[in-house]
Amino acid sequence: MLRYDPHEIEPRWQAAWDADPALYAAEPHTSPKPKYYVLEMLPYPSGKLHIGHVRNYSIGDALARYQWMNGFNVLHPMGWDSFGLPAENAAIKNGIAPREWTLSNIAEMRKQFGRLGLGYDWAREVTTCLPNYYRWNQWFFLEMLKRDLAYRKKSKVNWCPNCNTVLANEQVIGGYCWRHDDVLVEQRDLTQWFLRITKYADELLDGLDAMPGWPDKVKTMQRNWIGRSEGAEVTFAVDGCTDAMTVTVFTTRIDTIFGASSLQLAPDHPLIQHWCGSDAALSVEVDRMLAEQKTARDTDMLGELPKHGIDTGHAAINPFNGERLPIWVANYVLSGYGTGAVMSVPAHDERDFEFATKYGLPIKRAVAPNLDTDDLALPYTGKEEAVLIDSGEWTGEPVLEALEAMAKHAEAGGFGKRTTTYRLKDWGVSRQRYWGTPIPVVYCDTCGMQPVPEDQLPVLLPEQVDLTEVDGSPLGRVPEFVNVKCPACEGMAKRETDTMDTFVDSSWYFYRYTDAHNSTAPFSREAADYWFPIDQYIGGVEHAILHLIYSRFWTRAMRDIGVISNSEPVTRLFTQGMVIKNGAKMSKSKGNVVSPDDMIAKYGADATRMYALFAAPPDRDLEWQEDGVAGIYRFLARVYRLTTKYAPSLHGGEGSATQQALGTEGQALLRTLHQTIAKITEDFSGRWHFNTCIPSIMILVNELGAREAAMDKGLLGVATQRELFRSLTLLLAPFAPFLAQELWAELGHEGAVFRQPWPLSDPELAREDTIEIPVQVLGKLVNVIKVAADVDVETMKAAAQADDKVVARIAGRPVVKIVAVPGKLVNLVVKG
RNA sequence: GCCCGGGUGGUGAAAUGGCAGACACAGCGGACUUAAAAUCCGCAGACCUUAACCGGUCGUGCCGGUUCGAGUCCGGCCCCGGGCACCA
Repeated sequence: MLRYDPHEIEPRWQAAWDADPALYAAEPHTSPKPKYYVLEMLPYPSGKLHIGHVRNYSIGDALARYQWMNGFNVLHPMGWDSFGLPAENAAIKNGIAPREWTLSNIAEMRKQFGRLGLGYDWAREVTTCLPNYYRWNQWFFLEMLKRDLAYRKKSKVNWCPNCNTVLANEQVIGGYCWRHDDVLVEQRDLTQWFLRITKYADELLDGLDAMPGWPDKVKTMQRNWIGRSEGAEVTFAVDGCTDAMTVTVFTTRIDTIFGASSLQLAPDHPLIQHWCGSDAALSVEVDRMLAEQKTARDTDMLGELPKHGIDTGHAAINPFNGERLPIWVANYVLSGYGTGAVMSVPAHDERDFEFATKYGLPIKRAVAPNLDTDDLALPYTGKEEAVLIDSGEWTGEPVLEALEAMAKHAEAGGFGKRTTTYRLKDWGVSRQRYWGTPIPVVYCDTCGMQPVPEDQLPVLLPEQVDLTEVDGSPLGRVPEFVNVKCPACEGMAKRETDTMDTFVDSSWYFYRYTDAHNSTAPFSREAADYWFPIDQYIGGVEHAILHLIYSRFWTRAMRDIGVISNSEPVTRLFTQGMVIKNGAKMSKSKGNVVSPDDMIAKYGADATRMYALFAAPPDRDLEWQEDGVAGIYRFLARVYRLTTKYAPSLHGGEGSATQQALGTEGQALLRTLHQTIAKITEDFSGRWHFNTCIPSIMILVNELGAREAAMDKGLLGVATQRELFRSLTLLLAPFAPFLAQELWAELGHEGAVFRQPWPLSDPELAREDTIEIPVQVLGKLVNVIKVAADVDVETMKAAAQADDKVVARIAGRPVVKIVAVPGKLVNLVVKG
């Protein structure tokens, strides 16, 4: 008898599949089949696959194979997010050029992908660090520049001292660098390139409402990140000021302006800084406050800072009633949000109330639930049911109407307007690093900033760059790169030496898969329109507000540039859970890292993949237990032993199982088979609970094993047995592709198993004749009785009441009610 | 503080208002074997009762509610994980 040996089976089929590039190839966009685009997030080519990758790709590969079997034209590509810092660090450490390091890692990882039996269309492979890809980053950048979606400005930016480069806001996690969770991010004033993602803030936010295929968690995170807040700006004149000095505040509650008792400005507000210039005492205190804010920000304690402030001695005039309001500096006002200045309304804002109480500032009511409320607990922040009080001509007006009317009034009077502010800021994309896409502009002393003409793309990254120095962009030290002719005047000019954030690469890579070899455009519109949007995208939740918001922005920008038709890139998003070990996230320092290579070496790729799907629902964290992988290995070995035992006698013949008289053994097995088919089919279309549909295959195999003696005696008949093993093999194909392929061949079939039609469940064969239903008395289980599957309610009730144990439990008490659910249960309600 | 998940045997988990613990891991017992491995068969929530069978009680983080019936629905808490947070 043959022994299951994945180390013989798997490399053999891997070699056969590698030799046939057409096997997993998507058909062109002219195919008559319905399309299905399934995609897993592309990896950074670190050189080694992580077990989390294995989980991610096992889910996607199972889905791709299932859809192939269902007759779809499947696009299932893979690529490499291959620019970025680790390549530079490796170069500094080991003296290998980033390009060599990256490309050899890619070669290594491609082998691992092959060993895992993942079915990708490698003809469409995308490698973001190669010129044929990044030239289109440059092309898009120039298109954005033309449309004012890319711009350059000097501003405060996040600086990671370890990466030696600027970071986008999305790459700062709680004050720390996303790559170094123990390195605090600094603020620096630098001139940088930005992409105008804020132009799409409303679209990106409102679009989420029309995305039922995305997890609520991700949508909520994006909503929070965009942070839209609708309100108004109101401009206050500074009292006694000759040069028409003003302060503009942002408020979401302009209706409470009659209750304002001061203005509070951030310590780094320009007006405060201006006054500091001539007021040494103020300057000292403001500097102290700034230092305090910085420390608090660095330790992520900004929210816990006790509120305090400084009276500047200046005052502003409330444009609604002419009142004189003192101007303070407050440590709870942030310069980065709104206008960096607020009107303080202690009666109707928690923070203002706390502040006013501390400094004895007046607390004036302007809003109440109704006009004659006397003892209102303050601060009162109600809105929906409230009306204005003590507010001049607005008194009595409902808050919701006043919000609009008062903003209009301010606008008409020229001292305010309705505005919306966002937490989202424009995306800073300049990086002071070597291993990224060169930003395609030059600076000329006479002509200023000039875009590189399109026919000169790509601006190639030079090789042989000294990466060891730490200050400034490495490209700045390559004279032959920096010094160029100005495209406008042909005079001497200098190239931009910063490179692009690597998140630019991943913002549109999935479009390139549709037309990966196009040398005249990023991709053809026909191909992109055919394949997009992506039907199913699978990846980790850690990209919820990085990649997943950038790529939604990029898609909209591409739509406006005119290269695609869709506004959203992804119809359904699935975020799989982490793989953990001993209850903790895997890390080298904890020494709990599971190596996919080790798992494959011990149990084979099929067992490793199948365990990743079996051990937990895919959206939850998965505790990796090696004994569990061994269990899956034993299961596959049992399938292999049983199937190969009978396979030689099952070759040929197409007789269907239903055409011959079935014994009870055969009938029972076919029933389980068709129930299993139904279960797996249903799970693929909805819940993706592979952790329950793989057990349904195990149950089928356990039943087959239990009837081995009957099969040995030939009691099942060849046709029935053929259908059983044939279908079992097909059901395994999405989960254990190597074994399924091997058994497919053993059963005497030609071709790729995952190109066979997915089996159909026959409801007649799946139907049970008799079922067991629980009988309860007062909701407590008393017995389980056997009845015909199609039994009617009256018969069920009668059978339940006739049962000995039930009679004993009732003990003569009157039955007042019988609840009978057909096919489910009987519950007898008795009195006393 | 606010918004999402989650809390069920020794472990991973299952159960979309209807038999709590499918399936698997680990464990225990048995068969096979000189022996071990592998394989196969069986037992397996806790407690009480019994020589054993039989039988019974309790049990899904806690407290209450709705229902003939609640792990599941509702209200109020506790704990764990994640996200956001002086956002005006």
